[in-house]
Amino acid sequence: MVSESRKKNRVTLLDVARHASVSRATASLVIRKSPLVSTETRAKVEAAMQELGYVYNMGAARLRADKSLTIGVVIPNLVNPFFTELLAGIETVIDAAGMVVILVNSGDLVTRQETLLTRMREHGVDGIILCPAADTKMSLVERMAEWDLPLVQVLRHVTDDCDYAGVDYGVGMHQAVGHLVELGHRDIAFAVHGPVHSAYQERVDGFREAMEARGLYPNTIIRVPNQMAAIADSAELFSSGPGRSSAVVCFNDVVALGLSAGLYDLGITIGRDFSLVGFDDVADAEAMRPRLTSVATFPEAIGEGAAKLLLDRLTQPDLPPRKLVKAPQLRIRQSSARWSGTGLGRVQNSG
Amino acid sequence: MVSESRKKNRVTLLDVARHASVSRATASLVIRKSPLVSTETRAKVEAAMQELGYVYNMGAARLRADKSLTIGVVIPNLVNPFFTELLAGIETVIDAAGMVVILVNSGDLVTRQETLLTRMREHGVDGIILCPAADTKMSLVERMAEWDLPLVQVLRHVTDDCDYAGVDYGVGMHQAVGHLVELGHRDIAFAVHGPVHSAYQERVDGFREAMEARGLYPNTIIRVPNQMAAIADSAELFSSGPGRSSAVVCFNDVVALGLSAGLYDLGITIGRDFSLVGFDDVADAEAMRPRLTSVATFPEAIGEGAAKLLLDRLTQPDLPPRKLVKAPQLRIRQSSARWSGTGLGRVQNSG
DNA sequence: CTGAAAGCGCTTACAG
DNA sequence: CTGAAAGCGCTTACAG
Repeated sequence: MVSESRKKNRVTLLDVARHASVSRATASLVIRKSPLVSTETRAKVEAAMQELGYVYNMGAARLRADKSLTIGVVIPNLVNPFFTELLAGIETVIDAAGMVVILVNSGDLVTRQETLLTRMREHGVDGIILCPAADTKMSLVERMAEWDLPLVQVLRHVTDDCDYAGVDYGVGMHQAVGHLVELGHRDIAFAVHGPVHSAYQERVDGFREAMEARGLYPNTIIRVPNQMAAIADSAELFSSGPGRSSAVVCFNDVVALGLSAGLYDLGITIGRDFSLVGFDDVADAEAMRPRLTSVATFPEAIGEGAAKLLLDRLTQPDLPPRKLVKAPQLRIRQSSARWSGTGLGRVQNSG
Repeated sequence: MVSESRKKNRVTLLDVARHASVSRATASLVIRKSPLVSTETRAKVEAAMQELGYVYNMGAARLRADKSLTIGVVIPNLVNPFFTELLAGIETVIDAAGMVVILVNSGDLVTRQETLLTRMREHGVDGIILCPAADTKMSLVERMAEWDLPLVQVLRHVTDDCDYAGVDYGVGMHQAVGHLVELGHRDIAFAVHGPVHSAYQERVDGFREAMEARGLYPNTIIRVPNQMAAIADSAELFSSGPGRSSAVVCFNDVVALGLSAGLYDLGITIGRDFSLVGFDDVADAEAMRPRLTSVATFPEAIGEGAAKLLLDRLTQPDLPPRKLVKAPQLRIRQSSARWSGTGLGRVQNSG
């Protein structure tokens, strides 16, 4: 058995202490870099650790000290590049703090989320960064508070009584709509998809408000499928019919990519016949042709912010709940163009 | 202090045992679902756990039993969608086994990788899935063996004396080159980028062999930058000059996306004037226009395979080293077309 | 099937 | 600055 052999030749702090002719307590102080130890003693102990091949046993330390240098990250979806960048930001900050992240994927399912949160608790994480699955109840967060488990919500929120790092979607929608209106568009649609949660609601509300503020009809909100290929197939919803639009704001860049492909298949030239504005500004926005105009939401920075909120709360549990709501920034590229005033000249492309 | 309050009202197994009027050992058996406990006793204990709000302390169990139900995953890069899909596969299998993954990002730096591996060891992970950073020495893996830390290499390998889950890049290159040759291409370039490691080498060797096997010149291997925008700018390397190619095989889909954009900017129509074959077949391949012909490498399946190898090794440490080398599959779409025999008709697009 | 005891490897007061 | 002792919450033999 691996565990047996590993246990057999495990060298403990006591071994190190004996080898250095000091007490175990002293050796422990050396490890934790306490200033109470003389340079000489420290050197002796460190030499002993080296010679014996000592490995710090964080599990034992955790049991005694009740901290694990471990934080849990619960994300609803791993394959969306947006979440990946978020994760990268979290990982950077947590890692720099000498801690480690346990990552789990809720699949946007509250029941799975429940299981996973319990699991993290049993694993003794010091805190949790949660992007709540759709339909997460406020009570979930309250329960975590009862558990004394520090929590920060990221990207989505279900309560104000808990730290939150996210995006000001309303501002982003104003930027997107404002840009298109300046270009002369008036019939602007909003292409949405995915589960409904606070970020979804805020984008929809933001779009409506932005349209109303400009005296435009705010209800051309159209749901598209979730899979890339299916989104492409739904492009016709925007380019035909009576209330045809000349521009569409997309829920995120995944939708924008899909619609871009679909409009191409319909023979519609984006950035000339039709305007498209994405949301999030993931790496692909710059790589598309025509390049995608998109509202940058800086997921990596948000991840960093969330991690910092959590680190702060770990040291100062009694801080009032804080919000870090980042203002997005419009990146104007090629997919949005001045309203041509003409109809959509359509030529069927090889779909 | 959070930890104090958490400690204060922590209910332990002993509390549960008392409340259920059994011994601590019996309560422990119930938790671990031992069949040695009568249904009646089990129900009594479970009721007690429920009433008291007992939370299993995995840290304590780990200390005693020397297993942590935790595995470490070391990845060189989080933002490449390829690695994200790999991670998703790993997470699925590990999660289904009731375990949890600790994720770290080496940034493809051996020194950081070293630090992180030590950290995971201190955290007491049961095993590690490692995609070795470029320039990782074989000795690293040997050292892990001395640590008695079960390891599986994924995607890249530095030794045969250790489990490995990856891709048969050679076969993939034969598929890509073969496909282009069938379409009549003879001047085929290979666009590479990124750090050099086993997977890099295997792709390069695979390309060379595939070309040589068909009597073609195998050395048009061109390095492009790593950033998407810079890749696009380098497209001219392939489309001009004396040894001009009519088709290019890409190191991965990131390169393919970049070149696709760059060729567009040069006014070259892919799938007509020029053929492009990607590698990996990430989600974007299907979303591009023209759709990208690509060699699918199934990163999610590889992640699952790697996790299963590790799980097996945990239970059977004495198994000989195993290899899981998955055959890729060519997905023919629109970016590859019959050789036109004409030059590249070029019209400058709005770059 | 159950109970009493020892121990996993560390940290934490508490004396000195 | 150092040492001896207790304890974190569990699991593991070992008797019964």
